Amino acid sequence: MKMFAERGLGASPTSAISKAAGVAEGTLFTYFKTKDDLVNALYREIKLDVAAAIMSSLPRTKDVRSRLHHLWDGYVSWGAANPDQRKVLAQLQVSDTITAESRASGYAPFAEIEAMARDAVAEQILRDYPVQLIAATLSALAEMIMVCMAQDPKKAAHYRAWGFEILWSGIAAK
Amino acid sequence: MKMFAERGLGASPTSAISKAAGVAEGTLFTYFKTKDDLVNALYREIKLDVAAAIMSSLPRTKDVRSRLHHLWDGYVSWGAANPDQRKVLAQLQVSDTITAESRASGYAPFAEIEAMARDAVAEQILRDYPVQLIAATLSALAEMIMVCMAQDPKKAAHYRAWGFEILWSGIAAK
DNA sequence: TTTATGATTGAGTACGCACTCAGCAACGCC
DNA sequence: GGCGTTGCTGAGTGCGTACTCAATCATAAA
Repeated sequence: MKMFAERGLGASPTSAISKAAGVAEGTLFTYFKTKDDLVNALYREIKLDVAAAIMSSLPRTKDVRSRLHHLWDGYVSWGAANPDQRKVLAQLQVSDTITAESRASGYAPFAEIEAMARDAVAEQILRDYPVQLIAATLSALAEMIMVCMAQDPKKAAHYRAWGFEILWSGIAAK
Repeated sequence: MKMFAERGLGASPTSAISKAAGVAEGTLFTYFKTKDDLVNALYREIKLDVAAAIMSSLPRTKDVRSRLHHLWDGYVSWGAANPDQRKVLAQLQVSDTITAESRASGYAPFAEIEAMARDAVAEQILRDYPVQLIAATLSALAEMIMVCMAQDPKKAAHYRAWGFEILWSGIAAK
């Protein structure tokens, strides 16, 4: 992960990865059949990490705004606290080495969010948009804010708050 | 560009590019010193194309919302009309083969937007956020909407309108 | 027609990569 | 101490890549 974060996915040969991991190149291939396999495993692990950071302490009984705020802060703070993982995840999201299965299994822990959004739309708390649009807005804005925070860490807390304002006023009803 | 759009940047050897272009591989290297050089040239060309599509007919005398709406529609419609260029641009934005100079020169035509945003903030038409945040919100939402449109072309017009609603209510003052 | 100039060609070259596999070390069991 | 099992090793292999360059061709001036 460190390798991918600082040198990029395409510029990380297996020789460098194994050296950084302190094992021989062959060892790497006893645990992962191919390099793509390793990349997919890393993707799933990071996704699970995000899910754990966000979904575990979700205040399921509070109102929509509070829950969304919790999601937002959880996700964005995770990104600020784990810059390497964030960078790598951003690369992997757009990479075509990630299989459809990996994407599906990486998405699974977040299905609950979609259900939440559906309910909120039905209750006219969120605007009547397709839930995918709402979800996509959330993640697009979150990723944007995370790079802002990484570029100017002093204002990190401001960016986090501003980002949520933009999100909420962008998708809340009325 | 077609090559990069359909096979990806990393999976497009110069042999395939030159063949698709109908010239010998050597010819390619008489016009571009390296492959990176070609990629950077393509990046600048696409950026200029976007700028031409958006900035040329900007209604500079109308109010902020109208101008922003024009920018939004111009950018997003360009993406829908030029899916290959859009895909390639999305890849190049995150690629590390693009030099700092290329990025700077690609950004130049859009400097006017930043000035517009600054004025609008001063007039309290847009919220008091850093202009970079406003600009980043615009492009993050636009790119998000463009992939929505590409996935479900029938609803393209809806997505374009929804996207602007989200943007405007997200950054407009009050 | 001859000749000079410059563009085009594509087989060739050097290199970096993912992946392999014959050997080696460590460990427990008799 | 012998012996089987298991995990680790890293030089080696084959392939795909970016890039080169001597030869060829197209054009137009003399």
